[in-house]
Amino acid sequence: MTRLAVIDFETTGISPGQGDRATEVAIVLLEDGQVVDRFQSLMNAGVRIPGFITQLTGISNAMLATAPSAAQAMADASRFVGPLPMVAHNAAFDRKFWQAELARIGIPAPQPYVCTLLLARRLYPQAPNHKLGTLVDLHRLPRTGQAHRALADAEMAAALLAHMQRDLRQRWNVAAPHCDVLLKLQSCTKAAVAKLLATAKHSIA
DNA sequence: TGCCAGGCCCTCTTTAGGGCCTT
Repeated sequence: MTRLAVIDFETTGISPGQGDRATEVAIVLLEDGQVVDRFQSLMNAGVRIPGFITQLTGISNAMLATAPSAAQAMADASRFVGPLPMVAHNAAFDRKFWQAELARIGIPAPQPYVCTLLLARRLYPQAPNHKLGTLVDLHRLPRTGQAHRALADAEMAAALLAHMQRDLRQRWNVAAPHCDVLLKLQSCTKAAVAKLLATAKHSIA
């Protein structure tokens, strides 16, 4: 079994170090390329949402007024993920909110993070850009729900990851593109990955 | 007072700067 937890946060901004907080979290469990479970929750961290964020995400202060507390939502999310490796598009962003929100309630966040942005830059250098929506459209993957809502974006990231795993098997003959292989690919330089995929189709492990 | 992310990656590079990507 190779289970991964694909996560996406909606937040009040881009930096938890500057006081930004999560407003919604969604997690999709992916097993061998198939979605097997989902978790989604708005969360009330007791902060106001800037107007431009409401315009971007559709999440309003009124919606959060009746939402679970951030502490409750993050505790539930942590239980849902357990020790599974995690995946996100631009993982540095979601990882810092995952760690910051869990640190507030004293829960460790040791999970490794696979980054679909780093992988896409290595596997699809010809893409016009590497935004999540662009990559989903480029590979004709389904858009489910409203963009910039956590569950829709997590589902798209999961679909993108499953597509990349299929491509690694079919185009580059990587027999088992699981977590360890993905982490190795994203930690190599782009040039090293291109050489690896071109010359050593069976040796990535 | 004014400003405030940060890691990755490319290039007119490496004694640096700027675009990308996430909200």
